[in-house]
Amino acid sequence: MMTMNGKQHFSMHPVLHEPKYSGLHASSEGMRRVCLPAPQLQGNIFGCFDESPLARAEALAAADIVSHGKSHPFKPDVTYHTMSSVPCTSNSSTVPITHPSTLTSHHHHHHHHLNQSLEGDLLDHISSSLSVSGMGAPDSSMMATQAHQHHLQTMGHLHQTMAMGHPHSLSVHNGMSCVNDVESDPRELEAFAERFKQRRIKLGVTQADVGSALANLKIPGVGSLSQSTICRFESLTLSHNNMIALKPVLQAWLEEAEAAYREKNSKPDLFNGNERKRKRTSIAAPEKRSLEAYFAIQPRPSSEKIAAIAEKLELKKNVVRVWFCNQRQKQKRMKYSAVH
DNA sequence: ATGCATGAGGT
DNA sequence: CCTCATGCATA
Repeated sequence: MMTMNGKQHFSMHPVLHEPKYSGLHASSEGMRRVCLPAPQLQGNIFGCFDESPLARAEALAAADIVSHGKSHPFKPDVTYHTMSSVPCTSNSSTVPITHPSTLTSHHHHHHHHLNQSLEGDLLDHISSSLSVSGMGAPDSSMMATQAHQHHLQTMGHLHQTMAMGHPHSLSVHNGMSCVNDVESDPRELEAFAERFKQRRIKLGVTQADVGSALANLKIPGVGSLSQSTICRFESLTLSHNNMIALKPVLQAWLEEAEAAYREKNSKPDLFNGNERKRKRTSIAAPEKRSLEAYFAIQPRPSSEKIAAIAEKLELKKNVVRVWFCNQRQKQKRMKYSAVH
């Protein structure tokens, strides 16, 4: 029996892929479910009298970085930062992105945040080259390879051209017959989210309601969304791209809702039999602190390290891997990190 | 409101 | 294996 039970909503990825789900994709995941029935002791990896796990990790880390004197491993934020390029002179032929695949050229955020050389493992002992930038010049470019994400697979239509500080500028709009929405700078986005929430409440609609109601809008490629997503939108805890992609949709809903106003949607619940419940793993505080400490040092541990960390913390490797993924994602999410 | 998870699409 | 968008289960 398939391990995945949840009926995947009826897709709604506004994407370019049609709903061609065969019904099941062999997800050989298999392992997930609970764990740690009783997180009590178990050998301290370091066998010492307890030191806070955080301290342990730091100690380990320290062992590796001391030589650089670089300093504190804590710097958990990589401000997202949109825009930065694009000199005021908005040139005409911009906005070429017509297809969903290659846009998002705004990822120029330079994160000069630190030495990745100190990655020296806390578990093995690889030689960490110390190429540190010495003083801390905030702009020693370094390698920073792989920092190119581009694509936004799922949301096709969200060109986001930063509108800089003022909306009054430019708007040259050279002959593009296409409609290019997007004039959302973090500022306006924030405002919209706020307004949205208030008006939603005024309408007496819950986040979950909004989510399912979206499907009724019949906007091509847009299906329902969960309460979680609506919540995250309102609290700006989504990625910038995601926020921009969702804004038009939610805005459309809001307008409809206020116009039609008192309309009970018609699908409180879907038809579904009974399916297994997914169990959420819960990582205990001590372990979580350790993970955070590791993360501060090396946000992208190799598979081997993940395995080692997992073993030490007595967690499943996959749990640890996912934890890191989620951590990275959080780091990038919008919220007041970008420039305003 | 959030933590952990899944899956599609890319490398 | 990663990133991203999302969601179920929970605190």
